Amino acid sequence: MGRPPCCDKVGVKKGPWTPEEDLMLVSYVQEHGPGNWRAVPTNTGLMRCSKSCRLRWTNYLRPGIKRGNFTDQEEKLIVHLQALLGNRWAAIASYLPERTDNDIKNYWNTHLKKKLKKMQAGEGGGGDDGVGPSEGGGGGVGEKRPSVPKGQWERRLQTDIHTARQALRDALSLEPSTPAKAPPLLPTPPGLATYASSAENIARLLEGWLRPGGSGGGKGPEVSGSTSTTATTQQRPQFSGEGAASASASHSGGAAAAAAQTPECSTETSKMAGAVGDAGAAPAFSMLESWLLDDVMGHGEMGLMADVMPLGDPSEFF
DNA sequence: AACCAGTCCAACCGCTATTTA
DNA sequence: ATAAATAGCGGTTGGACTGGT
Repeated sequence: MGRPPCCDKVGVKKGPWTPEEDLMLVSYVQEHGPGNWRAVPTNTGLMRCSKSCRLRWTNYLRPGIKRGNFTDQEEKLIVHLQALLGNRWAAIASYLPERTDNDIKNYWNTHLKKKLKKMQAGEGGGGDDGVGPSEGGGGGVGEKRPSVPKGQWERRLQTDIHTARQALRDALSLEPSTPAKAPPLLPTPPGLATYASSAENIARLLEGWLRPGGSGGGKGPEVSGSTSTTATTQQRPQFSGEGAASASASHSGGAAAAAAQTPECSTETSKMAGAVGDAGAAPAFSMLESWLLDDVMGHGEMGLMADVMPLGDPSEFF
């Protein structure tokens, strides 16, 4: 019955990761791809539980993560998506492939919440700090819906897609008052994103991995035999720019995770994920742009994510 | 220069959904 | 069909860092 235990809790190390540990983890992932986290501690000798390894990888070591300095675009996008989705950080993160849900969550809690609170106070409106729906029970599209089982909200999102689209359009159009100053949608060169680790050796290691055809590169997709969901959601294989058109490639867990929850949209989302992984982190914004542009151009009837990211051929987008 | 308060972020905790034997 | 384990998510916390006094 069941599976073998993941990790016995005795002797499990906690607290900050050391560069050596990072290196071990990165080496392992480089060789085996992300996924099958259960095997990581045993295979690497890390005294960490699998969960901790997974977290460390997804939030910190995974290539393509951009850290710090949220752009105005990102900020606005987060605000709108938060209003739309509530505190579904993973889902929000799926629109910002370079950011982790943890990062976004932190940023929201430390910056945006206050910022919006201030703004609302300034407007004299409000009362409820109700930036986000989940903030104070304020109404709104993204209201926290305790009664809605996980997985259904995506469907709701689909039905509300026009609202979403409007919100995103607003988010992206708020900016350009100063085109000269306005940051590019994604200033960071794809595939060359800042690696999270401070340890140079890890960065070097990753470089090797990122290089197309680099040793161990492209291992990602085959990741162990572990479950489809996990395997695919966690991988970000071959994500260097010119990389590889791995259809199974995916970006951060968020979108794919969401996709996994709703079979009917999973294909589309994973397609999108594939496209994203395909060209590095940058494309997400491009796709959003395309999406919005598309709407403007009069294809506004496409309601669902399928239409949002019709990625039969990702190259169409870039 | 030393202390204090505030801020930020990495990591942990607890829960739920999903998967597997 | 069921129980147990894993993966993933969101909330929270603790320690490091920074700025002000």
